[in-house]
Amino acid sequence: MAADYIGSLIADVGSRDLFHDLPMFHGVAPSTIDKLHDTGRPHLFSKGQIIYLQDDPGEFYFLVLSGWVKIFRETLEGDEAVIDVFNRGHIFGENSLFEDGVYSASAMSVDDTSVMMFPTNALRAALSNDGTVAMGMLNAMSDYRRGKTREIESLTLQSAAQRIGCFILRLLPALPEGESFTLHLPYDKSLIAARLGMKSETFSRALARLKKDANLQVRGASVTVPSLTELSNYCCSACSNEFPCGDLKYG
Amino acid sequence: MAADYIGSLIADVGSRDLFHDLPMFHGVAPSTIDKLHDTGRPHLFSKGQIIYLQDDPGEFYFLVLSGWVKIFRETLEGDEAVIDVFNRGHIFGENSLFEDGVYSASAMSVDDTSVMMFPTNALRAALSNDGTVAMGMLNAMSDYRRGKTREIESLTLQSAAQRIGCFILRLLPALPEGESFTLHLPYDKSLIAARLGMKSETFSRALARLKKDANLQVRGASVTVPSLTELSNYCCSACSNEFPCGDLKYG
DNA sequence: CGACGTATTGACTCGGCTCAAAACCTGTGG
DNA sequence: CCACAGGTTTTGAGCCGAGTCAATACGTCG
Repeated sequence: MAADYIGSLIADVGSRDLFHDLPMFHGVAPSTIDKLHDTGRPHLFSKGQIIYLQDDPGEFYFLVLSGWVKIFRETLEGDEAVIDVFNRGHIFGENSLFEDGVYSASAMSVDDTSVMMFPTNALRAALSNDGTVAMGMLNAMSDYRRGKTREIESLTLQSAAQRIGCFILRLLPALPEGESFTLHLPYDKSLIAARLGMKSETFSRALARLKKDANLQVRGASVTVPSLTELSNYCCSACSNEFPCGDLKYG
Repeated sequence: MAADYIGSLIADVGSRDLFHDLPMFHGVAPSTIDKLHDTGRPHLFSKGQIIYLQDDPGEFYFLVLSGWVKIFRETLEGDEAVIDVFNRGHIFGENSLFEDGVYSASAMSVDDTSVMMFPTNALRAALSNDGTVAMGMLNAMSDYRRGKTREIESLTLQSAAQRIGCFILRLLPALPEGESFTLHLPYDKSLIAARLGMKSETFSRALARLKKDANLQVRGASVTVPSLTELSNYCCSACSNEFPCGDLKYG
């Protein structure tokens, strides 16, 4: 199909490098990584397409090259919980390997998105042949696990405004003290809201509160943080991580 | 010390069997497991003792033989988030292996508790020598990860009463339809409340609501579920797992 | 310019938290 | 056996944060 053709032209730009840089391949021989990369093929998803559904057999895992993908779960009543939001350089779907071979959540592109898709089987084989792959995956999964633990904590302990503050803090680069910084929110506010476990109305109001209480400046999707200290004071008092908590980024 | 002596007498009852049955050792050669088990020694913690603190170097991991241990994180303001509560047959602390060698949360005995403690180093060595160990840990961590994902979902999507209902459902054995069942809450209500991310007052009121809305009978710590269907209808509508969701127990 | 999707605002409700007091256990010592 | 002390759980009253529903504003793309 046309999308696939275009995909093959533009999608795999830098794919190999991204693949090599994946945390889960840290410590794995480049030749092994290359072989795995060769099992992949590019694919395009247009905005709003379902990539896979919860409980589908996990035949592929995906590397995002451009665009955004949300990982979510849906209840009988139609509410959804957004588990992750991934962009360029992140993989998803690989954990179906361990979950009885099915995806434990659904994936949808929230923007026109190009990915590389890899058969899970090849990864499964590499996993049993090469101990470094297993170690890499263990480390990666452990990081992920720690991130989720932190999220549970913030859901129970932090207010909506504080969660947004943390989200913003993690988007910031390392900064010299006293420096102000302007950033662009990475995706729709309504999606950020869902990612942080709140409604968009609440997000909107909580952001307004951050303006007052932590001196944030907001215009549209661009946010200026005049004082990093002030923001982290506001957020991190209700968190068990001392400030530069950004070792694991929110997706 | 006396505690250690008593520990050596009574604590390691069945320890070897429990150790062999750990999910993370599924698929590992019995001889390997035995060798790892031999690195351990018993230890007693009295109620309320700190076993380790967040950010301590992760020198040991622990197998619970009796009693209860809570894993938690604390904020600057003194609030705490309870991450896990473990009893006989569960291990904890092993993931410090992957988290820069430090514990990512604190552990405290919430009852007089006997454990076996094992040096992390031995496990680290086994991990790099034996691929099946790595695979076992991957599977175990993946299960854990899935459980945490579900918890995030319930924190955002379910009411307090529904979360309690799910907690109870997971304590139930597989039951023939229409059977009623009485169980004993495994630990203090206030701890269950914390584990589920709510205050004990809220827990108390939410349990009262479950009595009305799902026909639960509660007397002290014993809970009778007359109709499993009724309870799961009440809880699972706000959850993306269809009912027998208990494949991963709440700790 | 108009139209559509996204974001904000307003008014209201409700669930869960806070603080404080009462009730309930459980174990201890008289 | 009773009284009492300590902890845990429950109940009550009031508050506040977040959700709901509906209306309005904003942005951007045709």
